[in-house]
Amino acid sequence: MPELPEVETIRRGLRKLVIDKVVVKITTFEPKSFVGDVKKAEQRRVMGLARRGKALIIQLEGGVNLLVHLRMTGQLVYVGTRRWGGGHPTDDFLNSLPSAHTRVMVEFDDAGRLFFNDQRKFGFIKVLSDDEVEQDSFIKKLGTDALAEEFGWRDLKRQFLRHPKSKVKAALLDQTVVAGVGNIYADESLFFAGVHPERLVGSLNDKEIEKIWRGVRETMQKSIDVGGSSLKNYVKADGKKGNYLELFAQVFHKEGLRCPKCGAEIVKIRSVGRGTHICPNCQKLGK
DNA sequence: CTAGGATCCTGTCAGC
DNA sequence: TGCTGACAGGATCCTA
Repeated sequence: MPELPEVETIRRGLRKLVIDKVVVKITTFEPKSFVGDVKKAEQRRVMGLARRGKALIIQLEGGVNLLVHLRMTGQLVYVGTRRWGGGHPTDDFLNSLPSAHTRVMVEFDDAGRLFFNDQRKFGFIKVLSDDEVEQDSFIKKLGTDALAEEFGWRDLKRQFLRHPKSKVKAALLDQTVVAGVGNIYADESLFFAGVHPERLVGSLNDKEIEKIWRGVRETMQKSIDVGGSSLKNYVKADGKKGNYLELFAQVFHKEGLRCPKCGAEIVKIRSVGRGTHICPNCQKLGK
């Protein structure tokens, strides 16, 4: 689930809670979810929080990092003087922790605790030196960050040129093309641009590429502005469960509802092996 | 080199 | 109620 905006929301939220705190102990509940020696990270102060695409990097003193990837179902929940969480929205935002899904627990010197919960065990935390982060096979291959200042529509065009026979949705999901786009923002960006996800990249004109690029930027920024998928959006003021997609999504999980642009019915199709949401009137294949 | 499909794992939901 | 199969907001590995 968590894509760039969710990870960025976590980075901003967590920053206020753990910077300058010392990691005193790391407990792992699932070996698959933690790579490296916990002792390398213990007794080190948190210096900063960075992000590369969908990866979060907790920077510790002495050039040591905790590289966190939430993949499909990962979430981070901080429990201390206050409670805060972000990532895949589940009741573990609210439950007593550790829970059955807690894979790693990080304890700080002020008694705050950070829980990495992950139902499907696809996510992980790795202890890496600064050099090792740069050499990491995933990090090394990442394209320009979708939110980076220097990422312009011509950069997207240049990357697209490498994949002329790909479907445009597949190209957007490719982290080496642009870092941070997942299934939600791919669908939202293509709806924004009025481009069908199965159009071949080579068939797109400059105007369409520019609109897709704008769609990526605007939908992600809007999601960050409203706080993405976080504990704050999980429970509404009246105590009922909230759905953060309501806050910015136009088509994602909106099948059966009306297209906000033309009023046609939004449909869900299967494309590139993923559930894909389009307005069949605004996004035509033959166009 | 690229493109497409299977795969890791568990929880949930629709349909019978 | 209980079972079964499909599928899930990601990335990698394998094949062609």
